Order: sequence, then C-alpha cells, then structure tokens
Amino acid sequence: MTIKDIPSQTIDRLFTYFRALTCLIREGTETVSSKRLAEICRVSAAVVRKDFSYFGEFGTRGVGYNVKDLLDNIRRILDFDSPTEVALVGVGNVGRALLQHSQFELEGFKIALAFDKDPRKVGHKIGSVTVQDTKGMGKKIRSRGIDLVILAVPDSTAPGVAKSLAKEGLGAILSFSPCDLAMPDGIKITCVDLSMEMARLLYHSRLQSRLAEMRLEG
Amino acid sequence: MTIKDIPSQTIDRLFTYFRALTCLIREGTETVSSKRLAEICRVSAAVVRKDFSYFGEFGTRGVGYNVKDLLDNIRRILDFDSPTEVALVGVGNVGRALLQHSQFELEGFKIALAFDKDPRKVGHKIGSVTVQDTKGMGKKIRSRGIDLVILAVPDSTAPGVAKSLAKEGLGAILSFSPCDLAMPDGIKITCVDLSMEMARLLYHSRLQSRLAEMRLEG
DNA sequence: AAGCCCTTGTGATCGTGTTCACATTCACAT
DNA sequence: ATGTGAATGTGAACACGATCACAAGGGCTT
Ligand SMILES: NC(=O)c1ccc[n+]([C@@H]2O[C@H](COP(=O)([O-])OP(=O)(O)OC[C@H]3O[C@@H](n4cnc5c(N)ncnc54)[C@H](O)[C@@H]3O)[C@@H](O)[C@H]2O)c1
Ligand SMILES: NC(=O)c1ccc[n+]([C@@H]2O[C@H](COP(=O)([O-])OP(=O)(O)OC[C@H]3O[C@@H](n4cnc5c(N)ncnc54)[C@H](O)[C@@H]3O)[C@@H](O)[C@H]2O)c1
Repeated sequence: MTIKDIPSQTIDRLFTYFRALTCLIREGTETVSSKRLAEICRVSAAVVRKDFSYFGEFGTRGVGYNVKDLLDNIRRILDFDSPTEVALVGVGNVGRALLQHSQFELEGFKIALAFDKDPRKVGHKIGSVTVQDTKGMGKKIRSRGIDLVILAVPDSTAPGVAKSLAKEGLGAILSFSPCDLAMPDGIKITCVDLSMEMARLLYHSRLQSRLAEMRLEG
Repeated sequence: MTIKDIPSQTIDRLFTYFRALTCLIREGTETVSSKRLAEICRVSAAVVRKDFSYFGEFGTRGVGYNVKDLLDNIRRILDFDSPTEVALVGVGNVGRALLQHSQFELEGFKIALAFDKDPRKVGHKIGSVTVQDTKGMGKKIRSRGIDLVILAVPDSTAPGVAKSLAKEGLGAILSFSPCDLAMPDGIKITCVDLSMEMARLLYHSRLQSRLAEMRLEG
C-alpha cells in the first residue's frame, strides 16, 4: 500500500473532513459517526469509512470517531505539522482584505511578506506586515523558505508575475486572477475564480429546481 | 440522450473550458485544437473531445474549434444567457473589495443589493450600490428575483444568516466563511475556503517535489 | 459475564467515466 | 480533381472509485 494506491479523490476529501472536524471541535462535539460526517461533507457514509481505512483504523465500532483524534490523524497524514509562512503579491482591494484577516494564523498560515509595485503602497504597515517593493521579491521569498505565494495583482499583470515566480523555483501560487492556467510544470497553481463559482452554483441550483418541478408534474 | 446520461464531471469541466475560452478570445486566438485546450485546462485531449461530443459536433476535422462559436455553444448549454443580479450580505473587508470589483459586470454578474447589520455602514454608497439595513432583507432579495447571495459576514454569524436565507427560498449561497456545509436540501452552498485551498496546494506541490526527488535518486 | 445494540472496517461487486485507437472528414496545395 | 496532412468524433475496452452488505468488534445494560 503506497501513496499511489490511494484514490486522489480520497486525498481531496481529507481536506474537507479536516475542515468539518475543526468546525465540530469549535461546537464542542467529541464524537462523530461516519454517517454524521458524511452528511456534513455531502458524501456517503461508506465513502467516509473507506477513505479512512486506507490509513488505519481510527474509529471505535459501535461508537464512531473521536473528533480530536481523527483530526490529529488527518493532520499527520496531510503533514499539517507546523504553521506555514506565505507571501502576498499585490496589496490592492483583495490583498488588503487578506492582510487584515487575522484568522489565517488560527488556521496555520501566516502572511509573512507583502509586495506591491506601487511606490505609494510600499512602506505602509497593514496588519502586522510592512509592504515592500517588488525589487528582489523572488529572492526574499525563497530565502525565507516560503513555498506559496498569494497573487492578488490585476488580471493583466498576473501571468507575468506568475511566470517570473515560477522561474525562481516557487512551489505554488494561489491566484485571484483567472487565466493563469497554462503554467510550466513544477509549479502548482490554483485560481480562485469567483465568477465561475457563481456560475456553477447557479447552474446546479437551477437544475435542482427544474428537476423538483418535473417530479411534481409527474 | 438526456441530461442524466451526461457525466457530471463533464458539466463541471464546461465551466473550465468556458473560462479558458474567454481568455483565448481576449488574446485574439480564433481557433483552438482539443490538444491545446486540454493543456490549458489540464485534462487529456480525448476528454475534451468526448465532453463536447455529448452536445453536438462543434469542431472542424483537421482544424479544431472556432473559439467564438464554441464559447457560444457552451454559453447556450450552460444557460448563461443574460446578466445575472446577485446580492451581497456583509460589507466588511471582503464585501467592500467585492463591491469595488467592477469586473464582475464584464463576466455577467452584477451586485445589485448590499446589506449590513452595522448602522455605521448603512447608507454608504460603495461602487454603484448603497448599503441597506438587513431588515426585510430576504423579501427585498426575492422580490428582485435574485437567486444567489454572496455571504461575507463573520464566521460566527454566517450559519444563522445562511439558514434564514434558506427559509426565504433562496437558491444558492456563495460563502466566504467555512463551516456552512450542513444546509437544508433545496439550497446550494459553496464555501470559498482559502485556507483549505492553500493547504491543498501545498500538499500537492510538496508531493510533486518528493516524487521528483525519488525519480532522481532512482 | 453474557447478550444486545450499534457502528466500524472491508472484500466483492457494480457502475461510471476515461482512455484508446482509428475511421471519418475537412482544408488546402498541387 | 485528387492527394495529403491534420484533427475531430466515437464505439469498445479498460480502470478506477463508489456502493453494497456483512462479519467483526467495542460498549453498555442487566
Ligand atoms: N476585488 C475583488 O473583489 C475581486 C474579486 C474577484 C477577483 N478579483 C481579482 O483579483 C485580482 C486583484 O484584484 P484587486 O481588486 O485587489 O485589484 P487592485 O487593482 O485593487 O490591486 C492590485 C494591486 O496590485 C499591485 N500591482 C500591480 N502590478 C503589480 C506587480 N507587477 N507586482 C506587484 N504588485 C502589483 C497594484 O499596485 C495594486 O495595489 C484581480 O485579478 C481581480 O480580477 C478581485
Ligand atoms: N478578510 C479576508 O481576507 C478573509 C479571508 C478568508 C475568509 N474570510 C472570511 O470572510 C468572512 C468575512 O470576512 P471579513 O474580513 O469581510 O469580515 P469583517 O468583519 O470585515 O466584515 C463582516 C461584516 O459583516 C457585517 N455583519 C455582521 N453580522 C451581520 C448580519 N447578521 N447581517 C449582515 N451583516 C452582518 C459586519 O457589520 C461587517 O461589516 C469571514 O467569515 C471571514 O472568515 C475573510
């Protein structure tokens, strides 16, 4: 049993379970059954049990899973050991909101560096971070051991910045601009594309209504 | 051939193709092959062709797909006919950024209503929208024919607001708070969970490095 | 300590979606 | 016209992941 034998969808779902379990902890829940966790994550109970079974036996038969233990196990599997530093590039509307979002630190992430090209923004301190000029940005990021950059620059400049970061050997980019899809191998990129999310949501919501109507009509 | 015979993953990918094609249009590209589109969207060329084949024959053999025509076809399939109005609840750091983001309108969405509980925010005009009090919020949203709400309130209040919107018969919520997962049937909810996205990205990026190393070592 | 209830863990089965491979068809050059 | 090269469209084969169904096992009650 190697990592390659585990369905990639199982790995993806671990992140969903992780999030759900942190919420359950906050609510004070101590034990959760595969059935309950499945409802929350919108999957089947069998999937939940099978997913965990790839990694060990984390539950107690007749009882369920201890929320805290399960969370620790997932944390170990996913290697969420220590707080992770990330860098932010682009301190505009989105970047500013992110810098003011103190909750990231509770979730194990810290924006340690922030960069902007605009001289009027350089030097300002937002949250606990001072905005720096983009000169030598790649070096500063890499020398601090940071693997992930949040990219919040205008659509038009995003591809250029992304490519230059890729050249510096960065591992991953979370971009708020769409269209940074085609990237060299070796760098992972995910785009937070709100318009597409809204479009998806609306499609599924409308489909659901249409199906419900059809069922009523016979 | 009904909608039920079409893989749901095919539908999901249509949104990705849609986004990629809008980018190609902006670049001035007129024709695209399944191979090229597949690279951009990170799927296989066969998948691209099969996906489209469920809906008709949109390409020209030996040439590829006309970008504009293909986009129109997807638009028709997904029912992206007319601009869609949405409402925003919570005008804090995130909400303010969204209201100032004029690009939504280019992508077919308009934030037509904005609500906040804080009296100091009510009455302020941000972008082209004036922030309203939350009293009678559900009615105002529904009577305008809006199906989708963007939820950008603090984590703690999000579940309550989401539930009350669900009661009003709203179709869909795009939430920036995690943990609104367990919702009554009939309402679709998607959470934009940046921490989880960062965690996913880092996991995959590190896995990739590890695999690359192993390949080097033999 | 015995029996009952409950939920896990898991091999076997099933279904769905992806890949394969090639016949088909179009554009264009000669 | 006819040949050539190129990319589509698609049935068949395949692989993967989900579901099923139940044996296994822990906890609680009496
Ligand atoms: N604002 C939103 O609500 C929203 C919503 C969805 C998507 N987006 C996307 O997110 C991205 C950022 O949006 P925004 O509203 O924050 O834009 P913005 O214009 O407010 O901010 C962009 C910032 O990037 C800086 N910048 C420009 N070029 C740079 C470079 N080469 N290096 C470093 N910094 C640079 C600018 O000085 C500016 O401060 C855009 O792609 C936008 O489409 C934004
Ligand atoms: N700021 C970020 O960068 C960021 C990043 C990731 C996730 N998030 C999440 O997004 C959500 C919003 O974050 P934020 O930074 O904008 O918060 P914020 O505190 O800046 O803004 C929240 C706004 O909601 C309003 N509000 C509170 N209760 C309300 C109610 N019942 N009805 C209507 N309005 C109400 C408040 O008055 C305030 O204006 C939070 O769940 C946060 O965790 C934010």
